[in-house]
Order: sequence, then C-alpha cells, then structure tokens
Amino acid sequence: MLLFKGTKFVILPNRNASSLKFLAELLVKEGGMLVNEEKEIDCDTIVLINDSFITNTNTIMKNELFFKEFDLDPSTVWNNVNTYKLKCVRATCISEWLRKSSFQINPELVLSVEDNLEDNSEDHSGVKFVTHSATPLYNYDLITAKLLKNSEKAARQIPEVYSSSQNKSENSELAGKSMETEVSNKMGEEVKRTVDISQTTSVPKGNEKLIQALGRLAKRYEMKGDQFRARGYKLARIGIEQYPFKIESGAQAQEEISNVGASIAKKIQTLLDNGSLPGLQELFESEKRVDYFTRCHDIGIYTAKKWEIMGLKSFSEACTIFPEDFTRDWPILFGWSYYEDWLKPIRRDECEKLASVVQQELHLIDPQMKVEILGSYHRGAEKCGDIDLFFYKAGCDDISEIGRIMEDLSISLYRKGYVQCFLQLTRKIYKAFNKIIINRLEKCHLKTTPTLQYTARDDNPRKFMLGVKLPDKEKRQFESITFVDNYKLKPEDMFMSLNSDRSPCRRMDFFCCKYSELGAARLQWIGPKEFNRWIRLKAMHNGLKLTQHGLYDNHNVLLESFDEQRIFQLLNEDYISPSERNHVVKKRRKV
DNA sequence: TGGCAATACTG
DNA sequence: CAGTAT
DNA sequence: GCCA
Repeated sequence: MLLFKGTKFVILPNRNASSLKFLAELLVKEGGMLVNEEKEIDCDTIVLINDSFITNTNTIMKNELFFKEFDLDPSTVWNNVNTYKLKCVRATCISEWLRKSSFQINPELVLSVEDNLEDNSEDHSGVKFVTHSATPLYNYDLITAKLLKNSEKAARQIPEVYSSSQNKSENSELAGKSMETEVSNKMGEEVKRTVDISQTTSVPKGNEKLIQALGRLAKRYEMKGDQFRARGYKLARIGIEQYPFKIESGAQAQEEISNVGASIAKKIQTLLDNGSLPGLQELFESEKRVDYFTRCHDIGIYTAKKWEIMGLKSFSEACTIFPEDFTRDWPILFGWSYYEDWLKPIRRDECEKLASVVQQELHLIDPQMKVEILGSYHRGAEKCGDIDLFFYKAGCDDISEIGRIMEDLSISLYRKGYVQCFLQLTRKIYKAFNKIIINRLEKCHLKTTPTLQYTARDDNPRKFMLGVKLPDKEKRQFESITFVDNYKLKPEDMFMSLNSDRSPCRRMDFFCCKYSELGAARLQWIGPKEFNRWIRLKAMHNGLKLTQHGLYDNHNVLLESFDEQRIFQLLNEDYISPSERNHVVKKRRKV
C-alpha cells in the first residue's frame, strides 16, 4: 500500500532545492501528488515548508526570501493557506514518515500560520541617515527580474504579508526612481511561531555527531595545511547534512552519499560503534595555538605554524620574536586589535544600516553608482561574518574610474568616523591613515621603521578591505547577540584591543566590476566559496572556464558575462537561487 | 594516479 | 614567487 | 580526503 496515496502536497517556497527534489521523488513514489498550479490547492492539501526557512527555534521565516522564491504565485498560494487553514509541516517530515512507514501528522508537528505581526518598528531614533537613502540597496533580484522580463511573464506579485512590512524603496525602484523613500531596517522581518517539534530536526538524529566529527577532521587537516584532504572531509560533511535519513552504517553512507569514500566510511562505522574516534575529542594544544593565530586577519597557516613551532602562544610573544612580521605585514596589527570584534556575527539589520551609510555617501560622490550587499547577507543569512558591498555603474566598463570612486568613498567614510581602518593602501589612503598605523606600531613597542614606505600601485585597486563601525549612539538600537562562539584575546594580548561590546568594529569589503561583467561578478561575490568551486568545476568539466569576469570557452573566448541566468544555461544547470547556494554539493546522491 | 576554482593584492 | 585574502 |  502506498503511504501517501491520494494526498496532495505543495512544497514551499518551491521544490527545487536539491534536498527537496530528493524528498519529492520519494513522495511521488509513495503515491503522493504535488500540485503544479495554484488552483489545484484544496482544503486537504498538505503544505511542506523547506526546512531552510524554519529557524532552529522552529519558526517559519516568512521574510522576503521566502516569498521571493515561490514557484507559484505567492499571494494566491498564501491566501489559500490562510483561508483553508492548511496544515504546514517541515518538508523533512517526509523522511520521518517513510522511515516509520506511517503517515501521521501529529498536532505538534503543525506549524501555525496566522499572522501575528507585532510592530517591531523600534527604528525611530538615530536613523537620520537611513531614512533618506537615495537609491535602494537591496534590489538585486529586482534588477535580475527586470533584465529577464523578456523571458519571464509579468513580474510576480508581492504578497501582502510581505509587502506590508517591506522596504518601500524596493518597490519604487521598479519605477526606476526613488528619492526620499523611507527605508525600513526590518528587511529580514520574521514572523515567529513557537512550536515545539524538537524531535523533528532537519538533520536526522544521530547524524549530527558524524557531521561534527567530519567538521573537526576538516579543521584539523586545514590547520595542518592539507587543503585537499580537508576539502574531502568538508564535502562529505555537506553530503551528510543534505542526506535525509539516519545513517546506520559506514557502508550505507559510502553507498548513498557522494564524497564519502572508503576511509570516511570506516571512520563513520567506528563512530557509530564506539561513539567516538580516537583523538577526535579535542584539538591538541599545538592546534589550539595555531587556531588562535589564524583567526586573526592576515595570519594564515604558514605564519601561524611558524610561530607555533617557535613555541609562541600569543601575539605579544610573536611580536618580540618576529617583529618584522608585524612591521612588514602591518594589517596584522589591526587583525590583532579587532580580533574579538571581527569574530562576532553581524545581524542583518546592522548590515543594512552600515550599507545605507555607505550608500548615502556614495550618492554624494556619484549618484549614478549602484551598491548592493552580496555575500552571506544576500544568501539570506540571519547573521553575517562580514559585509560585502558590491559597486557598479550602469554602462560603465572603466574599472579604474569605479576604483577611484571607491577610494574616495572609503576616505570620506574614514573622515566621518565610520571607517576605522584600511587593510590595504593607496597613496591617498596612506596619507590619511598613516598616523593610525604608526599609533598601532607604537602601542606594541615596535620601532616605526622609516622605511615604512607603501607601494602606491599605479592602478587603483578594485577591492578594498575595511574595518567599519557605527557610532555608539547609533548602534544602541541593535540588540546585542548572544554569542555561541565568543572568541577572546588572551590576557597578555589585551593591551592592543580596540574591541567594543557597545559598537563592535565590522569587516567590510568593497568590490566592483565592469558593467558588462555584472552577472559573472555577482555570481562570485554571492558565493559561498563551496558553491563557486562547485560551479567552476562544472564549467571545467564542460571544457569551459568560469571566473568573476565571465564564462569562457577552451579558446578563452567569452561566452557570457552579463547575464547570470545565461551562465547557468550554458552550463546546463537549472538556475539556483542565492539561498539555495548554501547547500550545493557535487552530486546529490550516488546512483 | 593526478587534480582538486580562479583571481586580487602585498612584500 | 609565496602568502593571505576574496 | 574523493573521484575520474
């Protein structure tokens, strides 16, 4: 008897995520039906929510990404959900039902859907520079939509639940113009529901341990400098994260999960049998020291290992033994000074606030320039490690012009107190910033070498790496996050600290591209790294080469650089939306 | 057994 | 070129 | 480490 015979399901926001495709296949195999059109939805349809839109506190993330990624018309579907009061459960319940061979929707699994939009608009003070944003920041997908409107039908309607709490400037961007529009800082608005379904996590119980173990092994080999072996573990780990069933044996894992080979299968078996792997419990003391160092900006494994081999345990010790490391690679001084701040996660709303400061300043310099937040922010992360700002100008392929604008922009922001430090120099930046470097050198008693001359490169950099922060009074509105990982400087290194709990310094990167390379460049800076490697490998297997400048054939002839979706097409891949790029592996499943 | 993404910036 | 970064 |  088929488990789901006759039952209709709709998967939200869409069924294209790799793990969902797999579950959808199983569902159909067991007699379930997937709705393909809005009108097929009836009062008995079961709503499956992609787990990546359910937070770890078991609440539905009804934010902009959720609705943006709907296959079907979001407002029609959501209206149906509300009027029929359809049952919403996690998509991964499918694997649970299959495993138990029992299709039962226990009441505690049902996520409630009514809107309890509390007014969270705390943002009325100290936001002057936000409320006069001249051009919108978060318009990436709308731009894409515009570029593609030939191939797509009408622009999709934005559902009410979404647009009501939505950044108005986005809508006005559709009209091609937006002045004096109010920018909400509640872009990542979540409507939280507290439903305790703790027994149904997205990762099957028991696999967590394996994931953690592989992560540790990856970390260990990374610190050893064996990047490829580390990569092997990382890919296997991603595979297990995506695998919807409990792993019962090493052989099963090797058979079903890509990037799990003989060696990892054996380790998995050992873990299942013994609950642990020899020597995995904790990093060795030496590894801890390497770890401490490499978390500092501009300290990689090479330097960290060099210091560790010399028995050094802290930056201050390293500073006395290898002073030239610090005077030559002066950005280390800022990595040290902001060590703790730069390891703190950044909330989306703070990303937005900082970005709008930048955007305002940019508008003064050149109103034609556009800026977008890419990186993990764009992939929908609740907390970001840094803020990646991406600059371009319609019709402008002159990269040095944009470079100069970014340079002026960063210096203006430095003068206004937002930029705290630069991590690379141009002649202009050196002039403005030199004294701060000297100050840091003196602070740790390094002689300020007069030979501290800086290579003023002829061409403008197309990339700026900065430390930025909001003034204390403007920062106050952002609730502090409870840090799970709270990385601390050792006491003997604290004297260099410029960290601030009140208003932490943040890492911000500026990137730019030629207008003609917009698609390829966005692809790169949206990332994540693993996705970039995956898709570039894909290109390579097709005899092509993909870079931030475009997709090239084997004769280095440009095939496409402007249209992101066209690049996917040429690679024979379905378009993968930014938030889905977090979980891409080489193969979903072995045959 | 060789290859594992591809590029930018710095000394 | 090597090292660190994205 | 894994894979072709």
